[in-house]
Amino acid sequence: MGEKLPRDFYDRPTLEVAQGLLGKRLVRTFGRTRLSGVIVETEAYLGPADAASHARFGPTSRASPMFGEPGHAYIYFTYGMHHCMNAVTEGIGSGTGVLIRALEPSEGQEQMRRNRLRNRKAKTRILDTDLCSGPGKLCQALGLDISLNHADLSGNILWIEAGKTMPTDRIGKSPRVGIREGREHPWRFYVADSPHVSAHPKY
DNA sequence: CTCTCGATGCGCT
DNA sequence: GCGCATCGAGAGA
Repeated sequence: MGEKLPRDFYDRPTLEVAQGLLGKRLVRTFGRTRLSGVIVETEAYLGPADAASHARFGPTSRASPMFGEPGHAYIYFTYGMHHCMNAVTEGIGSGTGVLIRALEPSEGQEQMRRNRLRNRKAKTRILDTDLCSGPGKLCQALGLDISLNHADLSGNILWIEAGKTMPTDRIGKSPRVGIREGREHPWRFYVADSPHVSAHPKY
């Protein structure tokens, strides 16, 4: 297994971190087992000046983790039923972070399937490529919820391990998904040939 | 495959 | 009260 990424990794410009996280492994301890997957899709959120970011209103109670120390999780609840996870980047006060949008599952797939099936009507088997192919899906699969908001990514519950550095020519770029403002910025990054990225985008 | 739409809780101008 | 950094069901082609 790879080493946990050091805090220095996160304390860099957010667009670099967002691309640098592609190929790294997100790990969550779930009881005695590890649930993990390789990050294949991310989005950068660049702070108070970014009209699409939760940080646009400043350090409110919801967005405050992004204004804290880099290398922590910012996990929020949205649409009345979904969670999304970010890694906080840059220095204290920056308000920046990287949304983790999709994983290629690598450990604990059966537990992930059970976690995903909980709130699903049709209990048909979920394809490997659909297990973590979206920010809400991966949080459900890994059991990430508001109780892990602000978790230190150098702790023993949730972290990201070193892995590949994705070559630039395999990184696709597009506008971010599901936002109104800021669509002019190509701040979504994904592994171009991965079948595990989220379905939505037709960029 | 495509598109549309409902679910459902809450942060916030 | 509005609008979500979403998902999946259902309908149609």
